[in-house]
Amino acid sequence: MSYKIKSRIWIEFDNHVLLGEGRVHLLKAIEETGSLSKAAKQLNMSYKKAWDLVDAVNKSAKNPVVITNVGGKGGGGAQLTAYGKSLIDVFNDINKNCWNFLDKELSKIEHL
Amino acid sequence: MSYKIKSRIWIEFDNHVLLGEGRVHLLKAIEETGSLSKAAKQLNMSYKKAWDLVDAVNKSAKNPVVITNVGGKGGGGAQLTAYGKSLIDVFNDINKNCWNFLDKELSKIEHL
DNA sequence: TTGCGTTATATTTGATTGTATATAACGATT
DNA sequence: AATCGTTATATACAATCAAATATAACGCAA
Repeated sequence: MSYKIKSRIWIEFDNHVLLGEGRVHLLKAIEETGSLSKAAKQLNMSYKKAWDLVDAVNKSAKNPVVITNVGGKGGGGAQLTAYGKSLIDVFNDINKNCWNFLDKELSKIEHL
Repeated sequence: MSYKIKSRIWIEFDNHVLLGEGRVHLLKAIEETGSLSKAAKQLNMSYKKAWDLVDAVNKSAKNPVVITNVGGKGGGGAQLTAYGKSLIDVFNDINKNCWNFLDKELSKIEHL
């Protein structure tokens, strides 16, 4: 009845954490705002934390995920690569499927 | 190729965390040793932390999971209830199935 | 060359968490 | 009553992590 199963998944590449839920949220906010600092504000996250996360993602990824531009018109900005966009799509897809799978498994507990 | 998907699952009851991987490990060690302090040593965990975890499990569970005896022959001890044993069995089963499921999903990433 | 808003980086402060230590309470056994 | 090994509980210290602050670097535009 009031049993629930919850889960967290993450993707690693070459034994380094590449994507988790928090990083995906940040990437999505970057895609929407076109700016790292605006994305951080939207998620109530310090700029430093956001920058560290993006740095970790780019360093552990096979291909670039976020491209940043410093200076210039508007001061700069950040945007996702095509590789980055497909990564978060696949992540969200798998995550959703995992939830559905676990919901089915839940019946094994409910009558305990 | 060197992509991996990892996961953590946990079970909640009445919106309180009931079981996660760490708690299951502890319960298993209690089952083996018959003692909370010995289980804590086996897992290189402080006794306080182990006690807090067991307390949280019992408080959030529908039925008792661990029964502790203080004083008496041998100073006391701790043991799992039948409910507790079936809980960890179901948890391990679901966790294993989840890993298998995610391994299949992994193919969606490998060619990115 | 000055101003602007952004990314990039270091440092410090504060909060949270984990660990170690100490001690009390317990009850069967002797 | 004294002993024993355990559970139960509180407290103080250490360590780790998060957050805030400050400042530098950048490149386009006016």
